[in-house]
Amino acid sequence: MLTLKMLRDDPQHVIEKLAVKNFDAKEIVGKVLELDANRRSLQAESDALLARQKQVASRVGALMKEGKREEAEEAKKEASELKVRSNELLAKAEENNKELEAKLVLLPNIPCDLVVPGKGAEDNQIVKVGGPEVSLPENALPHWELAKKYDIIDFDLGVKITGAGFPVYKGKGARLQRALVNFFLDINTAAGYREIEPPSVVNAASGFGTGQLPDKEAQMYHVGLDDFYLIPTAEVPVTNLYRDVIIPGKDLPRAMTAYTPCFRREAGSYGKDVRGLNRLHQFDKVEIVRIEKPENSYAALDAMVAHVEGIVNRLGLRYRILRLCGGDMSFTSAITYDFELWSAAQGRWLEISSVSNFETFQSNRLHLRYRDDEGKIQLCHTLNGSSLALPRVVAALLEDNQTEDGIIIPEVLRPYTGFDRID
RNA sequence: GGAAGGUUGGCCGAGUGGUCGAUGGCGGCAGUCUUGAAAACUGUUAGUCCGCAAGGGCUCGGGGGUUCGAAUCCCUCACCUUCCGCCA
Repeated sequence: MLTLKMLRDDPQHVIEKLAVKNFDAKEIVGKVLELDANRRSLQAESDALLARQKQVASRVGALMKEGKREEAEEAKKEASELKVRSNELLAKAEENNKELEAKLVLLPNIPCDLVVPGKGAEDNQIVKVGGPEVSLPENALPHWELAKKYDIIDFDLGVKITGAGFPVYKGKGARLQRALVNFFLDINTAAGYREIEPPSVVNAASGFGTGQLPDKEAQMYHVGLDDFYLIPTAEVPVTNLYRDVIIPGKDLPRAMTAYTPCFRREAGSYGKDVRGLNRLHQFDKVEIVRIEKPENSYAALDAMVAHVEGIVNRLGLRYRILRLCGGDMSFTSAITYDFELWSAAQGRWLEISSVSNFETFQSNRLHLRYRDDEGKIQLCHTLNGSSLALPRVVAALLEDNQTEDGIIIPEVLRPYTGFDRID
C-alpha cells in the first residue's frame, strides 16, 4: 500500500511511475486525494465536537459534587446533543475512510528508476547469462519422463491422493528434495540469514500484511472453518513476524531464511506450462527475507541477487538473470530480478527465483517501522527472494544432467543426497 | 470439545464509573557525582491522526453497547492460563 504522504506530496510522480507498470492511476489518485481531503476536514470537525463533549462531561461531574443538580442536568442535556452530532460526523468519517482505504489498496507499488516500461515477459531485460552451456543427445527426455523412468516422482499417485499439481516424491526423488532444502538453508545461514521455521497456515491479518489479501485471495487455499490460509510462500509468515513492530535502528538489518511448503491454487493455468514440475499446487521453497533501513535497501537487494547467483553457480546449471519490466512485475514490488534455469530438454527457461525490493509498500500495511538515529519512527523497507524454489531446479537438474548411465548429481549436493547418481 | 480464571505502556504490576493515556517498580535515555565505571540522586521515557503552530482527537486484546462521563458495567469475538477429555 502506498503511503498517503507520497500521494499528497507528488501525485503526478505516482501517476507517471505507475504508467511504467502499464497502470493508469489518474482516476484513482484523484479520488484518493479527494477522499483524503474529506478525511481531514471531517476529523477537524469531529475532533472539535468531541473536545467540547469531553469538557461538558467533566463539568457534569464537578457540578454533581457541588450539589448543583439543575445545572448538572442542563450540562447533561448539552452533552447528549453534542453526542448526536458527533456520532453523525463519526459515521460519515468512517464511511469516507473505508472508501479511501478501498481505493488506496488498488494502487500497485511504484517501480524504482531502474525498471523499464513494458507490457509483459517479452520486454524484460536480460541482465546476465551464466553457467555452462548444455548439450543434450537427440533422445533427451523431459523431466516428467525421467521421473517415471527412474520412479522418483509420481504425478499419478498425487492425483489419486489429492489432485493434479500435488506430486509424490519417492526414493531418491524424495531424498533429493530433502538434500536441496538442507543445501539451500546451509548456504543461507552461512551468509548470515537466521533460520526460521514458521507456520504454513496463516490468518487473514497476515495475508493482508504482505499484500496477498484482498486482491490475490483466489490464489490461496482457504481453510473456511477457521478462516486460515495455506501460505503461498514463506514470505507471508516470515515478513509478518514483524507486523506491528518498531525495531530499534541498531537492530537493523534483519535477515531471515525459511523452508516451507508453498500452496498455490493457480486457478486458470493449463497447457505445457503446467506439465510435470513446471507449475504445482504444492511445492517446497527456501526463502530469504530482509528488513532494511531505506538507505540500505538497494545495496541489500544487490547482495541478495549476488547471493542467489552464488547458489545457482554452485549447482552448475545454465542460468540467466532478468530485470522485470514494469508490466511483468508483481503488484507489490518496486523492482524484481528473476532467475531462470535453462531446460534443454524442454527448450525453455524455467523461473526458479524472484528477488524483490518492496520498499515501504509492505511495511506500510504491516506497520513495520524502526526508530532512526534521531529517535524518529520510520517505515522499514522489506525485501525477499527465493533461494531457491525446488521443483524447477529439480526439473532442470534432471534434464540437463541426464546421461546414458543415469542422472548425475552435482558435486555440491552429494554430501546431502548420499548418492552421486540416480539410475 | 467441557469448566473456571485472565488479557493494562519495552517488561512487571496498580487501578471496578468522574479530569486516567493511566500510580509504582524494572529496563532505556539524559544529567549530577567520579580520573573512568558502578552505586546513589535528579530528570525523562507509548503509539497514532488532525494542525504552520498553539492545541486537540483516538487507543488499557478486537468489535459493539449502556452512560453526561468507561481501563472500570453489559454483549460478542479472539487469544492466554489452569483443570477435565483427546492426542503426535
